[in-house]
Amino acid sequence: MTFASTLPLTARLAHLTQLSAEEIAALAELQANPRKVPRHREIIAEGRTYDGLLVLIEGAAIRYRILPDGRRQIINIALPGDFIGFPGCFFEHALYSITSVVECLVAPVAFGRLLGLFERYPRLAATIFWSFSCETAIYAEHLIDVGRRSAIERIAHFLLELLTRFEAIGQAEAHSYHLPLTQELIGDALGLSVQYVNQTLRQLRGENLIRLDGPRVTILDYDGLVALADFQRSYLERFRIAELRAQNWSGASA
Amino acid sequence: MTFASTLPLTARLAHLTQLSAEEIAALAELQANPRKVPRHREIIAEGRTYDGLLVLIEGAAIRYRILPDGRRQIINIALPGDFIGFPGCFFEHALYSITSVVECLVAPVAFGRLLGLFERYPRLAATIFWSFSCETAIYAEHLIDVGRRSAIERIAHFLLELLTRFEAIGQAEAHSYHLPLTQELIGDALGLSVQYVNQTLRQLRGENLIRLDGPRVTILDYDGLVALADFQRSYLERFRIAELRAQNWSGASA
DNA sequence: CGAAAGGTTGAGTGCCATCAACGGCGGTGG
DNA sequence: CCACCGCCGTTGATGGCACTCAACCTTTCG
Repeated sequence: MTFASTLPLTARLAHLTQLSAEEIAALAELQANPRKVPRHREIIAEGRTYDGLLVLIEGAAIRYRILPDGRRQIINIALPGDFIGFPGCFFEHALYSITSVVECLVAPVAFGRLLGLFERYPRLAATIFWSFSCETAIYAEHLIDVGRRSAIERIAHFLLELLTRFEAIGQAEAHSYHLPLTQELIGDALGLSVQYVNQTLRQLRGENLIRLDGPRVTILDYDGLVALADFQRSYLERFRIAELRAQNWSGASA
Repeated sequence: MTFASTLPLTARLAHLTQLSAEEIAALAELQANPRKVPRHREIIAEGRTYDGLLVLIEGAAIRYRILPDGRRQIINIALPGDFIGFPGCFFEHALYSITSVVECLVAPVAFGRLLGLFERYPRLAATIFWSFSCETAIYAEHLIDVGRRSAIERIAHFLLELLTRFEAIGQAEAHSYHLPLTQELIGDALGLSVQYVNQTLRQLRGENLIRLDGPRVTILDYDGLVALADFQRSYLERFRIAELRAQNWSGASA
């Protein structure tokens, strides 16, 4: 299939800490049996019993909830290298749906195999644990977006978050990346209407902060956007700290 | 100190699954050395290295972020029986503050002891794992609140969530509980202004859905409030499912 | 070639924030 | 013991940010 080193999960974890060749191979083997999911398809079928989770290898997926009157809130957006279905994978069927936004490649990972991996490679376990911590920070920022930021701040922050996440998996170049989301999806993620998303994107474009070429987003004025959004670069700084602590954690667990 | 059976963490986990006397004792011993925290005090001091987390035994605490211009968003509210500082306890110092709302009782738990507990009582590990899953659902609902619900729906949902959480630790009677939050805190949690929180609470009162006697909240029309807020009772239904699965999970990890 | 999906634009409106007060109450120090 | 003060709740007037409604255009795809 794909080469071990280009797997997004591997790239993301390698961002957190140095990985040995053996660990990289183990991660690749974990994702050895991917399957395709067409776009706009429920990835986690409801009612099924879940004996594991999924790793998203290619594409994008959303977890969301639709209210009785049709309003939709997107809880989070899964990008390549993200786990899908953790930690609420057991009983969320009825509550939240997980759907592919575009055609996806996903690899099922049984709990048993994951735990086996953790036993053999405790440092990997620690690193994955930290990657969940980073994800929690993304949730928190998302909440601040929707709760206390204006529309333009929200969108600015959102675009910067995506840039950072694409950088972490090596899918961004020069402050530019391919955005797999429609404006309607952006609106449903940020609690805004489609029309206002459009107007606000135009405003960001008009102030020469960003450029949009179809689905391609380019951050023209990174510092300006960071200031506007009050964006904390610590997404990245965190990575360094994680590296320092990795041995402590695995030491404690041994 | 307090009796093992009245510890809120124990009560909450006992809600999830049947606990043996031995497990209850182990949980009590884990929280054996609590310390007091005065109100309005940072619970997790910044810059310290974190070798563990805390269990909140009494009181209430908030995790929040203040934006440069003073706007505040509360990320979550910790009630008795909740863990504080998970999972982002390592590097969040600069980003989010955790502060006591009232005088609190907290018990520090070193990672080493926690992992030791998990080794001896794998069923406890599974249960605590599930309790984190429930917490994730609370975050998701919180996001839906601020993203897509109107002010009155938000507050209705918020009051129902708190009722459910207080019930889970045995600190609610007959749809009534002691709310340790000011209206300003409610506003900062839900992304609303103090004045509008006040007005909306008045509206809920006017429609005979709730009653407020000082800090005491009473849900007068539970079904009406549930319908208004589109509240999913599955917070509780989840607990049952968790029970069914507990043995599978611990089986897989053994 | 028609239809559906996505993007764009403008007019009107309403929810909720902001500004500005006032009242009650507990604490606290003179 | 009382006056003062700060915290919290309450209430009303005004205004703006973002939603709703209603189009139209472009591109894609069957």
